[in-house]
Amino acid sequence: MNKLHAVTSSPAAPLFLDCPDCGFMAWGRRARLSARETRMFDERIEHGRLKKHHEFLHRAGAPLGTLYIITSGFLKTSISDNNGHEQITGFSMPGDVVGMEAIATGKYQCNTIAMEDTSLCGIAFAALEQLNRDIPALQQHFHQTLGAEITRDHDMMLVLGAMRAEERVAVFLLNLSRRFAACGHSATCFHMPMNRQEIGNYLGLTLETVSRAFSHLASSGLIVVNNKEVEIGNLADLQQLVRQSR
Amino acid sequence: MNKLHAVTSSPAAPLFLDCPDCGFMAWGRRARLSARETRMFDERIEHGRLKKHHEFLHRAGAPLGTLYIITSGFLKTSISDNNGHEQITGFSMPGDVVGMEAIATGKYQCNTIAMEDTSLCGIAFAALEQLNRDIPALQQHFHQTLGAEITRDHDMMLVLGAMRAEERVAVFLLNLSRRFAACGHSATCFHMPMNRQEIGNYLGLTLETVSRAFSHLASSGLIVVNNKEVEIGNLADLQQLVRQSR
DNA sequence: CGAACGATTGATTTTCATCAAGACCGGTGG
DNA sequence: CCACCGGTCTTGATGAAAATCAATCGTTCG
Repeated sequence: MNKLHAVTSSPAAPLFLDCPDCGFMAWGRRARLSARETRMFDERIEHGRLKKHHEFLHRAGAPLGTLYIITSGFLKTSISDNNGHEQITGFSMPGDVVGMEAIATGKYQCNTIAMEDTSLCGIAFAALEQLNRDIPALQQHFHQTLGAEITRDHDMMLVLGAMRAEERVAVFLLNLSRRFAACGHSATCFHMPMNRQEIGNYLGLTLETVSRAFSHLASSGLIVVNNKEVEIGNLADLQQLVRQSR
Repeated sequence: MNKLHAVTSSPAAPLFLDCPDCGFMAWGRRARLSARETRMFDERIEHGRLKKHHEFLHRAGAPLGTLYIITSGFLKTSISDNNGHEQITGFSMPGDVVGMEAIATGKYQCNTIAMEDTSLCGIAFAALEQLNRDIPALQQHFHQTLGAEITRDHDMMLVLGAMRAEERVAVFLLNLSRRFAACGHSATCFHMPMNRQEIGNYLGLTLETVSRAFSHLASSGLIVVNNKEVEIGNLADLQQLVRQSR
């Protein structure tokens, strides 16, 4: 781990800590395990996987071996239909678990690519299943994580099925904002690692429409945009825009 | 169970069988459990829940108690945004497990309503979690079922984000076709329990656009439609239409 | 039968995609 | 240093797809 992390780690270091900001350790913490269970879980974590910008974490069709959680960096995940059209199904950022869609068949359905240099921690899926059997609290937490993915996808169906362009972009920004805040960054001022093309693909829009939506939100005074840097003037106003439109 | 089932049940009746077409028993079969495990699982199934047309199976916000599987009938599941707009996230038919999106928070995120008289079997989620710990094969099967839901939602994101109206309707028909076939009905000739409004809502279209898409597919000779009755002339042709358009 | 609802079809408007041109930005090399 | 180049972003003009508005036709059900 020769990478500087923006988030500072606790000075009281737990056992087995060779990864100062380990995402899976933090994930395990949230499961409220006992000290012994925590040790069992932490022992199985593989730390320090690194993916450089543009590298694949996995490709569709590859067998599921390890679930990953992001420590730092950004990933995009996409599926492709039979003729090669790609649809981005999600962007992943620090704290997100990656690869759950492979559980159904044991093979990844998606391509997952690093959008910048990204560090990850992993846990073998078979080991996690074993731990889930031995540690009910972990099992529940894992089910919650799976369920959260389903909830997120349903929310996205609402965005794609019922919202117009500007609302979609607003929801996208609010979503990024919430997640940046959750991992210790500013909720109102951040850097988007994806380009307009990728945002448009994700939201079911063209890149031009995304650009226009940004411009219009900016001219309405709701945001300030400069390429990939965004500042949200007022979160409530942006939420209001999504709300009132229907 | 005072309802006639279209699917005929096996004459060799297993133990505990007070539900001739029990969906959960069939689901458990697919997990390839031992005889003893099968018994443990089947014992926990609650048979014979009935919901009449238009009745709620559950509402958003209610606590998750029981996961259900459909024996006969049809359900629709929808979420609503903060101003009351409803988005249908799925239609459920015999063999489908219902309620998985509640696992994340312990509360249902969705409203689920019977689209016709529907019979279900249930299993308490807490009991299923316990069984998953004791029976690895069941745990795997459950994870697969959860993962399949995620895969399905991602596929739907591709439909909503990248396809035009007629393609969406074609995908919808092909999807119904496959699932009807999977539960023993005709793949090419079936009754759709949902109306145009509901199809449109699900596909991110207006009811008029759905109606026009049906009419156009019919005039192209690909299908025959009469209200809710559909006949697909040739599955491959319909698939071709989806494929070539991009 | 008539009212109510769903489906279809047509006319018009809106939204977004497409096509096209120019601006901006960072990097490279003369 | 500055000109040039490739890529991304923005902005404008135009066209296509779907939404909206509206009328009609069938069915079903009191």
